[in-house]
Amino acid sequence: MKIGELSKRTGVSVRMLRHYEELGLVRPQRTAAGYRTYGAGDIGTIKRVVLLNKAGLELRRLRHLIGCELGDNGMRTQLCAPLQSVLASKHAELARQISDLRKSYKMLSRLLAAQELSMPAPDRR
Amino acid sequence: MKIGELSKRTGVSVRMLRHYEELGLVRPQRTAAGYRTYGAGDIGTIKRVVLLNKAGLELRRLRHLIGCELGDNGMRTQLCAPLQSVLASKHAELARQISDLRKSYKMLSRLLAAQELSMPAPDRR
DNA sequence: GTACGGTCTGACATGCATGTCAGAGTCAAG
DNA sequence: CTTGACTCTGACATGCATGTCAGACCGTAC
Repeated sequence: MKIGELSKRTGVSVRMLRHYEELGLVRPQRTAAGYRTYGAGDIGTIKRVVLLNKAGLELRRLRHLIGCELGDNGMRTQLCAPLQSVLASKHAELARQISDLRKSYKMLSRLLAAQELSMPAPDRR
Repeated sequence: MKIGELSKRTGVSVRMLRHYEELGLVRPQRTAAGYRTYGAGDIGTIKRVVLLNKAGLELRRLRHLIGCELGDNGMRTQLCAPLQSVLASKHAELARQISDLRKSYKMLSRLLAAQELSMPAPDRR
């Protein structure tokens, strides 16, 4: 598929898909005319990239995980040692992050609940 | 307390504490000489700011929540309507975000577990 | 008073993810 | 052919959180 379609299917902008390639996160083939051609597997790759990126892993770092090292099956093994430690600390950080987000979530929940209570009237048609 | 101390107590850089003030998130008093003077309550305020910011709320937006509107007790009520809707959508987004992070967390867990298995030997002194 | 550490303001700089625009080529449908 | 939608590259721009540096002041300890 071409880049536009992949963009629609993944929800990632064309701009970013090109950027991902620039960073080595995907390796689309090229048509004679130079158009990028993606395989079905790339959809999954892109989604993993987005997920891990949201988790706070910089795109640059993902390069060593996704694409070459992470196979289509999901994950291949053997990462270099420094990367492993980065991952390990990220993993720990993630746990903290999740608990932080939970706190924020609760804070917002309380705040919003308070709003409802103190609303003059729902007034929503 | 002065800014340096608050920085140590909250883990937020002096630079950022000043920035927070710039954005109206804290209102330290000033000594005759112009030094910022923070109260004990500001520690909590700063921590809430950090938490909500980590949750993806921009500092600018927090201005309407923290400081004036969020009392020392944790939260005061009555936010303006547009802000409420921002918050509500952020709240929903947060739920999604948390579940995403869980996925990432699991992905990393699996990856790291695989590493251990395929390690030549722990070799850790 | 001298010095040293903390502070002040203001500006410049950086990293990262993203958007947008321009100029040129591609391609399928009519 | 011609047109319109899509793509390509490359550059410029933005938003946000942050860092760093300079030049000047404040204050306490000696």
